[in-house]
Order: sequence, then structure tokens, then C-alpha cells
Amino acid sequence: MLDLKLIRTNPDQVRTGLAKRGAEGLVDELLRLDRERRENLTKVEALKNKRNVVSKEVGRLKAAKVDATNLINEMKEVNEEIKRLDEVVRTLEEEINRILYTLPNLPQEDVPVGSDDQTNVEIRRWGTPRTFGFEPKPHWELGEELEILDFERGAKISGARFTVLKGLGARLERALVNFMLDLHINKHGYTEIFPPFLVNRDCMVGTGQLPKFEEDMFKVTTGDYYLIPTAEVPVTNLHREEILEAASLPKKYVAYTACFRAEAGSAGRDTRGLIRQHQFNKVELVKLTTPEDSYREHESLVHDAEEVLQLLNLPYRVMLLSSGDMGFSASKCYDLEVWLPSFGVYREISSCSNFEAFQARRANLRFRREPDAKPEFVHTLNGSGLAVGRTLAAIIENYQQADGSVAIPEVLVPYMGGITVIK
RNA sequence: GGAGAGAUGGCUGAGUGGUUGAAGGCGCCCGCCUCGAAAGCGGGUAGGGGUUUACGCCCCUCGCGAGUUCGAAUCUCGCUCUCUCCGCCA
Repeated sequence: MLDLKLIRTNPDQVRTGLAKRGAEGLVDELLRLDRERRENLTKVEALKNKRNVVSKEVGRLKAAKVDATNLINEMKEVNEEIKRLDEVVRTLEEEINRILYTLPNLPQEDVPVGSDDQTNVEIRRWGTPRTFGFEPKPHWELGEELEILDFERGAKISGARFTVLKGLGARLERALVNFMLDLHINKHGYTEIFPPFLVNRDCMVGTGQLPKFEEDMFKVTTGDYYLIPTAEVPVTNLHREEILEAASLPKKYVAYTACFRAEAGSAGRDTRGLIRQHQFNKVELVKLTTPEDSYREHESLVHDAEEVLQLLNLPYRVMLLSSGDMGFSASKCYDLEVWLPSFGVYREISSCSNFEAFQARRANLRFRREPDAKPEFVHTLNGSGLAVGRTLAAIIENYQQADGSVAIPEVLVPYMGGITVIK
């Protein structure tokens, strides 16, 4: 969430930033509520001070065996007024928070302004899409023919947007997870986390999924738990309500998890294949940094994710998302898009964002520069490294051969027990 | 699921209605002492909010939320979490 103090002291900056995202209009309302809250707060605190002072006096009088009935009666009236004003303040705070929790983050200065993906900017491109001497098939056709993807049975046992991986397909999925984890752990210096897949509501609010995007989340009916839509949620919230030492930053975590998304509003989109599933696997990178380091750490996080595609020899491009295409919590976001031959387009396979203090403020996630310094909010970042299901689809399509078999990328062969082709 | 015990500051640990936001100890920071260090001595060490040019002042917080009271860490009720034993379970 945004800093209420920034809104109070610099409303124009906030108005401008929100306008870039098409989310203006509530700043004046916030300023009014904030002013009203502080006025009432000052009043009620003065009364509470009076109550504290008089109560101590009552204690002294009673100890001295002096009658204090008048003071006690007076305080009963003061208490009524305190109760009333407390309620007023509480209501105002609720309204303020209700608005704050639904306002998106402000874009960084260098984020292109635009309303959708048409204004995204291509930053760089890696690799050349292969030319096929035959008509390349989509991954779902290849997968079914090779009996490594079973969409029918996925639909039978669960429903639409669920897929069963079988045999070497399941093996390849597992190989990808292990390959990505090993790369980020051993070469890039991330610490592996294996978190719960169900989290409480506070975590979902902390990273920004709630309260605004409830309909996109799966919620269990027993207990107050949500299925994680990404490992970003449990991993970013690992240190919520904590004050970290500056020396322990940046914290770099990598986590493999399943991800669960309701995909409300996506009806009819990407209905075939592995691209848009209710459940998919992802290896996620998360960083907690000081504010001054977060921009550099963002760039290096993108490179860490890119290296997965490079080692798999999959052509991709890096897009800088425009203000209107970024996620709710992000201040700046790069997407990695992998080449999918059957679509003839680049498709998102990773999203790498810097959230600055937006999530940290929600999750009360702070650090201290020096032992006796004031706590400050950290900056949080994350990115897919990568979405495993989409990577699997990209490999099947890019590595297909004329006879319908699929070659295994060289770096994965050790993870496949020496197998070099699925046929 | 049943029975019991517990939750206090960075840690440990007192505190059963009245200057207790909290004794003592440990840790940490500053100073004295020392050639230097240790020991010793003195002082300082929570977070949030409001107000103020500032110094400062005020409010809230002893797991969380209600309640009793002029006054609650302390009494009452509800909840959460942790631990022990039993049951069940992968």
C-alpha cells in the first residue's frame, strides 16, 4: 500500500502516479478522512490523558482515606465521550485502510505510460526462432501423441484447465524443477525454501492479492486458508512483522511450489494446452533488499531468470511493461517471453517485479541500518525463474522433430537419467 | 478429537487492581579505568501513532479481541498459537 504520509505531504505526486495506472480520484477523499481522523484523535487523546492523570489522583486520595466520589463520577462522563470518539476514529481508520488497500503501487519514473500491453517496450531479444523443415505442431498435439500429456483425464479427474503428466512428461517436469533450483541455488546464490501451499489471509493481504482480487484465488472451505497463486506469497511473507538487520540483506530465496489460480475472467482464453492452468508448477525467486539496492537487484534478478532460458536454448525477449499492464503491487516489471512456434508468437514465461516498499508496508516487513537506528521498510522483489508448465510447453514445441519426437535440451539430460529424446 | 500447562521488552525472568511501559539478570551501545583487553564503575538501550521549527509533550501496545473498574500485565469471557500426555493419521 501507499504511504499515507506521502499522500498527505505530496498529494500531487500520488495523483500523477495513480493517473498513469488509471486509478485516480480517491486522493482527495483520503486527505479529508485523514484530516478528520487526526482531529478526532487529538481530542480523544487529550481526554485519555485527563483520565490517566485523574485516576492516579484517585489512587492517592484513596490511599489517604479521602473521599473521591466527585472525581470518579466526573470520569464516568469523560469515559462516555472517550468511547464515542474512539469509535469515530476507528471508523475513519477503517475507511482509510479500505481505500489504501485497494490503491495500486505508483510506477517508477522510467516505466512507459500506457493503458495496456500495446505500450510495452521490448528491451532485448535473445536467440533466433528455429526454422522448421515441416509444419511445427502445438505442444498439446505432440504431448498427446507421445502420451506424456493427458488433457482428457485431467478434465475427468478434476476439470477444465487441469492436466495429467505421464511417464517422461512427468519426468521432464521434475527435471526442469530440479535444474532451475540447482541453477539458482548453486550459481546465483539463492537459499532454497519449501513453503506451505496454503497460507492465511494476512499473507494474501501482505503481498497484495487481497482484498482486491479475491475472485482470482482458491480458498478452502475448512479453515481460513487460501491456496497460494504463487510462491511469492509465502516466501515474501516469511519475514512479515520482523525487523531484519541490514547486514542480512539482500535476502535471496528460491522456492519451488505448485500454484493455484481461479482464472476468473479468463474464460475461453488459452483453453488448449498447458498455458493457462488452475494448477501449475513454478520456481520463484524472491529478494528482500534495502531501498537503495533494489533497482540493481531487480536487474540482476531478471538476468538470473533469463539464464534459465539461455541454458535451455529457448529464444526469448525481455519486455518492460507499461504502467497499465503491470500487476497491482508492482512499481516496475519486466516480462520474459518465450518463443512458441505453434503460436508464432512470444508468450510470457516469467514476470520480474520490484515492489519497492508497497508489500513491505502491508506486511510490516522492516530492517534496521544500525543497531539503534529507526526501522525502515525493505524493498521486495520477485520473479518467476521460471513457470515450469510453460517451459515444458516451450521445450516440447521448440525441440520437436519431424517424426513427432522431442529432443531433450542438453542441460536436462543428466536430470533425465541420460535420456536424450522422448519418442 | 480428549486432558492439562503456558504466552511479559533482543534474550532470560519478576510481577494477582493504583506513578509498572514494566524489577533483576544477560546481551548491545557510550563513557571512566587500562599500554591494550578483561573485570569493575557510571549512563543508555521496544514498537506504532498524534503534536511541535525544535527540545519535548501526549496516546496506544505485557499473544489477539471483547468486558468489569475512576484505574487492568494483574479480574471475567471468547479466540489464536506453543508445549506435554492420550487417541487418530502420512
